[in-house]
Amino acid sequence: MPRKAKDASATRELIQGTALRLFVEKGVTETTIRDLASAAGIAEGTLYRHYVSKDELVHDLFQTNYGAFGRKLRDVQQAHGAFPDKLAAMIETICQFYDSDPICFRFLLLAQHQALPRIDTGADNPVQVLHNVIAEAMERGEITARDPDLATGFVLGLLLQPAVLMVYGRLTPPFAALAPEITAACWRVLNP
Amino acid sequence: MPRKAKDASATRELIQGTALRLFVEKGVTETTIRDLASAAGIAEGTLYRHYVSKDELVHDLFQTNYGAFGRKLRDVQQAHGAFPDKLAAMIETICQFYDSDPICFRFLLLAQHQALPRIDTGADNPVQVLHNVIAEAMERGEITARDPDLATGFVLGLLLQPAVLMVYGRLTPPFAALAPEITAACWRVLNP
DNA sequence: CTAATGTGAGTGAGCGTTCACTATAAATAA
DNA sequence: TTATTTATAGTGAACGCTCACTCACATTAG
Repeated sequence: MPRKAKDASATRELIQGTALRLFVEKGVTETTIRDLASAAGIAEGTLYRHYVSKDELVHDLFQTNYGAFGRKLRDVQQAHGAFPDKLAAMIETICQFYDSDPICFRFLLLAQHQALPRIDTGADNPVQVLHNVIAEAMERGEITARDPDLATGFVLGLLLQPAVLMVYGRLTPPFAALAPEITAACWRVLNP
Repeated sequence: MPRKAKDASATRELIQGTALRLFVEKGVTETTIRDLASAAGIAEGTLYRHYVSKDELVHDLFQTNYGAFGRKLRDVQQAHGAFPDKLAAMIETICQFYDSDPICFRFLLLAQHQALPRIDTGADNPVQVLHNVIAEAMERGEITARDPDLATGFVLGLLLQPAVLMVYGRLTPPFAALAPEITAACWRVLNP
């Protein structure tokens, strides 16, 4: 069984990193295979040794990173017992994710709309994780009972809209500096 | 001065309505001129009697509706004195806009990201109107003083994220039914 | 008649993708 | 060790197709 020649996984990572950057900079549709290949310093055909199509590249990039983030969020949530701790830890994690890898964060933010129909709504979906934590807290009476979807929307909005403002330079990094204020805002909204 | 032959303005409105619908259904880039012409029941060339390019059509559609909505929001805001009244009226207006013309609302929601670099940041920008009202309320001491951009982000998130959930069918229309709850949430976040 | 409006086959640029070929490194043979 | 085979990875010109856009002509209103 032969192993590998000319480090294929390194090339794959190069493609992934370059694609993520260009997709965020110019948009997915607006980024051509030629753009991508020349920015990565590879031939167009090389890309097709690693992905069957541009579509598959986009989908893989989304699925992989969205899933990994969802799993991280699930772990963080499970490491805490009471809802206020869960919420604070999740918000902290999300803010730190933005700071540590803003390109990946922005890609997930913009790709979720076009990719949403193809997303499996499994347990690795970050939005689902947040939804479950909120719904559970309602059942326990830790927060005001209301439509869990609306409550999730509130928390999501309180988090994502400031993130968008940060992307457009209206707020100054690091995003984690806002975590306490965002957490406080969520807490006020969720309680009577 | 000749007036018009074969009602040009009617054709223009037909193009605008059809474009708005298709852009929301399939996305701007994914909607071709052929799609648009055939859906509107006109020839491709006809479109170019009214718009110099697809890009100009998109930009005109955005600018016109974004500006009109901004002006409406400004008027609503000016019709009230105290901040709580202004806020409630603006939220009510936004929710009713969604209910009365969801396609237009959704177009502005999705087009704002790709169109943002070209938007003039004048007084007709709805986000700017909201920002000004919040900043003014802070100066008057009607709400907690903090970064006005962050506060605007909070209110925007509390409004827009539920709108997105409604688009994806996670919340049930009418959106205006949620206005009181959204207003209450904003009020909790903005106050100490 | 004249000018505005509508038409749709035609155009060329640019797109994602392919494929015959080369380059490299591991596996095997000598 | 050295030579040979084999499989994987990389290449870029070429391909078929779709796109936004054009233009010579037809239709209609004033």
